[in-house]
Amino acid sequence: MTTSSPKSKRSISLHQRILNDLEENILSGKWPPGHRIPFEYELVEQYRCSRMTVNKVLTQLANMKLIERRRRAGSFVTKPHSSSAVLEIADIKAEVEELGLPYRYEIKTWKRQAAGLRDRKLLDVQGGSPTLKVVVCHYAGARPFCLEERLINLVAVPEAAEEKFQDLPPGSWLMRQVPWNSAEHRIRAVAVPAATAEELNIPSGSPGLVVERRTWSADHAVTHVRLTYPGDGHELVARFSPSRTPAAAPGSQAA
Amino acid sequence: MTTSSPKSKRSISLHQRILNDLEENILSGKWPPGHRIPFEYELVEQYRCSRMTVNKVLTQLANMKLIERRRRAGSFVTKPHSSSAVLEIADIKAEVEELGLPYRYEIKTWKRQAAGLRDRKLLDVQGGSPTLKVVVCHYAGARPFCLEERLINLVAVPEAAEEKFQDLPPGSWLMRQVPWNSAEHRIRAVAVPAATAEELNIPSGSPGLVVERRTWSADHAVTHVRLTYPGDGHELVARFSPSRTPAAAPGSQAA
DNA sequence: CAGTGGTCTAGACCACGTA
DNA sequence: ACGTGGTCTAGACCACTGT
Repeated sequence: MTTSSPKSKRSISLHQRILNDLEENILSGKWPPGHRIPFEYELVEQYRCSRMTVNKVLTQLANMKLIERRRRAGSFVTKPHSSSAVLEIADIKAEVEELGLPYRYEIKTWKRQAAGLRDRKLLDVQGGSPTLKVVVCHYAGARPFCLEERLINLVAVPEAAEEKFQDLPPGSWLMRQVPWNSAEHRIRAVAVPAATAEELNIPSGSPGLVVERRTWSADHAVTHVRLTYPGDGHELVARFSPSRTPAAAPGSQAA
Repeated sequence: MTTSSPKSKRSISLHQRILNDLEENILSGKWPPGHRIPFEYELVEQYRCSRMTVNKVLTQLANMKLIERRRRAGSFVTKPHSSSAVLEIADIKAEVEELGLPYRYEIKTWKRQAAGLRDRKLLDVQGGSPTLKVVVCHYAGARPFCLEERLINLVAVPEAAEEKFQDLPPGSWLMRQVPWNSAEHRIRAVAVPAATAEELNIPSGSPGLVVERRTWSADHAVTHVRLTYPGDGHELVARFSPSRTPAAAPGSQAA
């Protein structure tokens, strides 16, 4: 066996090793943006493997947008990525329970109505379309945690017409019911209006964090929801790390 | 020629075709969460290709977390993903100019100082470490758009010690200088404190959107920044769409 | 223990873009 | 026009796991 142990580094695939090596060179800055990384055939020599193997790795790096591949020219480290971050949209119940507080919600309003002018903009439906409007207050212990004002498109989700959301809040219920595939979030700070402030039991006009979310399934709008969190009490957290795309790594215990 | 055109569907690779097919089955709900998708060998038959080809596709789908693969059992459609969204962290200048307003910034404070107690928490550095504190006000036309309070770790970025940020605001300058690879954002609503309110030319105590960002390169903190946007005037937008992971598509002209 | 996925090979042809 | 990446093949062995 001339090959002392080219492939079995034990428990880590050749894939992963090459990927890690290249990733490190890029992220450490050793290979700055614009740098041409070795050609496939060079890596094949270096790692003593077949071209398919390095190709797979380079393809994956290109998918991660860490490199850019150009025929005849080679593969190049891309410029620092357009900043973006992954924002985790937690389930409200989970969010509350993570604080160690008991979770509870209360349906404040439940009303079927034809889509009005305002609804049309929110839901992107024809006027007069049947909708369901629900207002829910979520509590963390005794204190209001978040007020949810939701509009559901009954054309897209006819099953919701009779649903009273007694066992599951509308958000969770919808998530089970409809495999939504697209969403848009808008986040801003507002002075909480009087009506909302009363539900949340905070002074009118105090700052609130508003998250508005529109959700589509296939190509029709499913629901629009406005979540109002009282002032400083709530934080959204988003993380960004181009390095770790832990997706592929099965055995990695994610440093 | 029984096979009318096995590989060249013209301009679209077999990869892509299989990927698209499977993706559609999953996202349309035809294959609901938990459904077992065809075995590799079945797809090999169906598409008349080698196993490597379908394996590549399935591996990619697994990386996208659309399916979960289990030996001996098969591959299964995953449950609707823990909701998350991609938050675009725009460059402030770009953000302002997108509003059609002229952009301008002003350095309000520029101060080198040893890291104090508070700084240690923000930057994750030793006490007494040299830091640079900068306060910048960004304007959209005549109106203040955003107040930036930034702390830079001069150990990580010694070049910043003499930088006066006359040509480039600190954020943009740092992005060019340091290939940061990890960041954490915290977003919340606050009642803007008096000092900040004065700079922003808004009433003290009015609502503001605060984005705090900590940035790391390799394993040391680079900078901490707190961006305060006056009340209702600003929105963060985040989008989520599991379907399109345009990464792989070579011909895509990247919207 | 049988069958699935995980990985890898050593070739091959083609398309494209840069030199 | 040449050399790079893009794609694909027809095998192979192994590890894991569910029946």
